[in-house]
Amino acid sequence: MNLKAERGAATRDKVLSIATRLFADRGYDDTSIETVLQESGLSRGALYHHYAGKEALFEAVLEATESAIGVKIAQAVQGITDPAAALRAGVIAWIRLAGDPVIKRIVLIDAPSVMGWERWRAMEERYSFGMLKGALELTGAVPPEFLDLHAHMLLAAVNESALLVARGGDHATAEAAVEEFLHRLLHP
Amino acid sequence: MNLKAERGAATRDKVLSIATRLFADRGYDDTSIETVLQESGLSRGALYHHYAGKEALFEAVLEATESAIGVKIAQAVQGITDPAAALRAGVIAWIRLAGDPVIKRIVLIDAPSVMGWERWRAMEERYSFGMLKGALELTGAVPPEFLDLHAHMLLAAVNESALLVARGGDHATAEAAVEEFLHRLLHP
DNA sequence: CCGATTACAAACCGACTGTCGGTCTACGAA
DNA sequence: TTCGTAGACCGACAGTCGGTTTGTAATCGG
Repeated sequence: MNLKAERGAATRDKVLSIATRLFADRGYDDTSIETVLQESGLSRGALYHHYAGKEALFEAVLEATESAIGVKIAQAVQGITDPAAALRAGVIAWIRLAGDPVIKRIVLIDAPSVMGWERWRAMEERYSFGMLKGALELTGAVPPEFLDLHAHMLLAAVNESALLVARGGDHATAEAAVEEFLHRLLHP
Repeated sequence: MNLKAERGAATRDKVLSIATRLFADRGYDDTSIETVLQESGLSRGALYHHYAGKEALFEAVLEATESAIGVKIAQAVQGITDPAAALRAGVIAWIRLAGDPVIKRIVLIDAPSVMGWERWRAMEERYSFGMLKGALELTGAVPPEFLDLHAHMLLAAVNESALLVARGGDHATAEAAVEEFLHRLLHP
């Protein structure tokens, strides 16, 4: 089990990167499997052998994207010991990442409606949300009974400002606004 | 021009209410025009005479829903003179409304991906977001340069907690968490 | 060396969206 | 009253898309 497995993995990677680009450019609905087939030179049978369907393909794309995001944010907070500072650094890093159209369209706009909100949330829990909640807990600024909810609300707020920046808003102002927002939440 | 216009308006209303139910129950993707046709007893030609297509139909449903929300929130804050209290009342009212599956699915989950985030935002501006921003401004608690961004972030945060409640979270805890969140933002 | 498994191919199916020519009827002007 | 027009509505049809099924060649494990 080597040559075959490698070939399969290579095919999956290829399809994944093409699908990522298409989903980001046109959105889920306006991306047809047909187009993925044409651009990859693959046959229907091959694609459906590797991915159960269009939704499964999207989910794989999302998973890969979220994973990449997690790595980059971990890098951004690496070495910062003060919890509040780490939280701030992570949030700013996330905003900058979310400026990427790929992340904007796939993770923030299409994912909830394609995967269903429940499953999207479950995935977020394993990535950005999980990190943010942990960081927020370390600051000790939020009462335990509100930790989960406030973490959700904070992430949603940060995501929103990331979307605004991606839409063409001013980077610097947005980051200042987010820092102010965060400061108010942490220092009541 | 009376009988004809009335008949047309009645047909549009009928289609609209059926489409609203279907979109809320199954989501945009899994709702077929065919089903709307069957349930309304209308022909394809008739439907496409009134609505340019599936997206246009969804947009009409969304517009009607947002409008209804606006009315209810206005009722909830009616008579409250203190800006901070009015803001709090409006936010709590919105959370309770968003518990409605129709609003949850159509307004919060499907709308951004179906209409595109830009056009969805433009519509929100005319309804819930516009109201919240106005209320937030009246409190005077937010620096003018951050008003727009903080209003967005706050709305996103509130929407998120509404979604959590709709998913089955605890109503009372969520509302308490939101009040605490709001309090921290307004009293730095 | 051989059966089993895997990667891939291609024809095909059912469902769906949107179009198009046409019918009917209310309406207003001649 | 008559008649042309415009709006409401109809239904067949084309094109596309997601997914299935059947078939083939190559590789793997024993």
